[in-house]
Amino acid sequence: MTIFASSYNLWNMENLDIAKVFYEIADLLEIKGENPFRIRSYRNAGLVIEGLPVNIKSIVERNEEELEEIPGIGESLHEKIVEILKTGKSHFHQELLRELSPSLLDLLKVSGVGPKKVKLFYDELGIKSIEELEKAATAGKLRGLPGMGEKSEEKILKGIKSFQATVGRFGLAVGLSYADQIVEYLKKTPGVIDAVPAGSLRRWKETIGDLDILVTAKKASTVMDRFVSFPDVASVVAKGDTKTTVMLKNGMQTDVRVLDKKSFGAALQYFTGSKAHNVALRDRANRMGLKISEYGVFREKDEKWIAGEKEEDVYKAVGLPYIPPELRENRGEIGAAEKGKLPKLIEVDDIKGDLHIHTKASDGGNTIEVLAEYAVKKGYEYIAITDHSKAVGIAHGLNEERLLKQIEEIDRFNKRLTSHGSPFTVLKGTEVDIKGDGTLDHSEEALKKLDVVVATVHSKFNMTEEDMTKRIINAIETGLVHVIAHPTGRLLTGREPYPVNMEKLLEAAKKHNVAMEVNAYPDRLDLNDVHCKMAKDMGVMLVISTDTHHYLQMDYMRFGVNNARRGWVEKKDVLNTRPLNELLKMINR
DNA sequence: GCCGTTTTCGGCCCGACTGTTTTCAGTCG
Repeated sequence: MTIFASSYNLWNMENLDIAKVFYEIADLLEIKGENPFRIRSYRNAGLVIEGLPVNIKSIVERNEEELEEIPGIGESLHEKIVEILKTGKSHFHQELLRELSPSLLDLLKVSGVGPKKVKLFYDELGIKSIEELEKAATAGKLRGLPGMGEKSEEKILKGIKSFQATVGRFGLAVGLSYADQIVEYLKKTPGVIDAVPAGSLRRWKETIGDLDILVTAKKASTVMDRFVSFPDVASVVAKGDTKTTVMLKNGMQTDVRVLDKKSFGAALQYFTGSKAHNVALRDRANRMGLKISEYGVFREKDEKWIAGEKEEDVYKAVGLPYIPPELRENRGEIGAAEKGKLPKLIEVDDIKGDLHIHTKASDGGNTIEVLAEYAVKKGYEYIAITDHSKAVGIAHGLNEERLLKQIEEIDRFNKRLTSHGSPFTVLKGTEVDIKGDGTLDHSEEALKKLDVVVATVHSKFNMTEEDMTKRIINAIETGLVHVIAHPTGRLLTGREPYPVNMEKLLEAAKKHNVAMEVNAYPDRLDLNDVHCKMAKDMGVMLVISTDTHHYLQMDYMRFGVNNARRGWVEKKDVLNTRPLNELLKMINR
C-alpha cells in the first residue's frame, strides 16, 4: 500500500513508518515459526495504522492512552508505537533483524517463497539473499531439500526474474508522496520562485525510476544547500549549482535542477519526456529549421532564442497545440496534435460517482453511512456498494442471505436520505466472483435484485490464456454482469497479470454492453494505459473505480483518471461521468 | 499479541492450489 502528501495526503509518514516496522516484525516472526496469531496481531496492527485517517503522532501527543482505543492495538503495541515515535526504531524489531538478517525479508518478496521456505533455505543452505537463492536454484541445489523438486526450483527462478523486473522502480503513489514533500520543502527556501516535479511522475506513469524536480530561484546555491539537508536524504551523489543528485533513504534517486525563469518551460518539457516523445519533437523542430534543448527553442541559422519560458511556447514554436504530459509517449500524439485531433482528456471533476466500494460486511473498513458521507463530501451523486461474494472466503465474502440483508439495509438507508432531502443515492451492487468455469458466485435471482454487478476473477490465476479468456467471456455472456473489474489481475508490486486475450475480451464486452473497469488502486491501475486506449478505440465503455476498502481511498480516483488519460480516454468514454439516471439507463439494457 | 468476557484465559475467518507426497505442507489470497 501507498502514500502521498499535500492534496493527496491520505497517509503520513509516521503511520507508514510504524506500519512498516510491524509488517517486518510479522515477517521475521513468521520466518522464526512463532505463534501465527501473534504474527497476525502485528500484521493487523500495521494495516490498521496504515489506514488510520489521523496522524498517529498527533494522538500520542494529545494522550497516548488513546492508542489502545484503536482496534488491534493493545498494551504491547502501544508501547512499541511510542518507542518508534520517540527513538525512530523498535528495539524488538532491531533484535530480530540482528538475529536473522534484513536481506531475508527480500526473499519473501519472491513469488512462491514464503516464511517456511526462507527458513528451510537459510537453515539448510545458509541462503540469506535473493542472489544466493538464484545461485542455488540455478545450480540445482534446492531440489534435494524436503518438499522441493525440480518444478519448485523452476518456479522460484521465475519468481526471482519477475521480482528483479520491478526492482529499481517505485510505485507512482510513493513517488508522488516524496515529490510533494520535497517540492513543499524546497518552496520554503528563501528566494525560490517555483518548484515542480517533472519526469515520468508528471506523465503519471504507473511506476517511476527516479524523481526530477525543477526549481526557479534567485540563488541556486541556497536551494541546493537546503535540498541536501532534506531529512530523507541518505547520501549526496553530486552537488552543483545547476544540478544536484541525492539518494533517498528508500533508494530513490532524486535530481533537483535550478533553472533560469527564461528557460523554465523548455526545461519542463525536456525533463518531462518521454524520451521517445522528445526525440520525435526535436526531429520535427529540425525539419522546421529549429533546435529544441532544455534551454529553449532556437533558430538553427543564427542560434537565436525564440521560445522557452512556458511549456506551451515550446509546442507553439513547432506549430503544435499543447500536448498534456500523459500523452507524451510517442504513441501518435504529435500526429494527432498536428491535425488538431488531440483527445479532450477526462478530468477528475468529471467523475460523478464510484462503482466499486467495499464495506465492513466483507473486507472493507467502514459502514455504508461513513462511505456515503465521504462520497457526498467529494461531490459525488452516487456510489455502488460492491462487497465480495462467498467464494472469496478470506475477504469474508457475502453469501446470498447476507447479500439480501445488505440490499434491505441500502434500501432503508436510501429512504432515509430521501426523507432528509438528499439527492445522493447508494446503489446496490456486488463484486461477484467469476468461478473457474466462468459461472458467477451468486444466483441469477440475487444478481437481478442489484443495480450494479461487478464481476471479478480472484482465483486460479494460472489458467492458459485460452481458458482464462473463455472464463471471463462466459461471465460476460451471462447477461448479468455490468462491469468486469481489474480485468488482468495484476499487482504492480509483484503479481504479473494473468494471461488473457484482451482483444477478444473487449469484443465480447462491446457485444454484450459490458463495461471494463479502470481500477484506480495505485497498485493495480488495471486496465493499464494501453488497454484503456484499446477499449476506447473499440468503443467499449469504461468505468473508473477505486476499489475502496477504507473511505479515504476514494481519493485514489485521481490515479485511475490519470491512468485513463494516458490511454487517451475522454469524459464520454466513461460511464461514471454520467448522472445517475443516465448511468442506470446505460447499464440496464 | 489482542480481545472479550460466560473476566484473566482460550480463541483468533479459511479454501484452493501446487508440488510434493502417498496423505500433506507451504503459499496465496
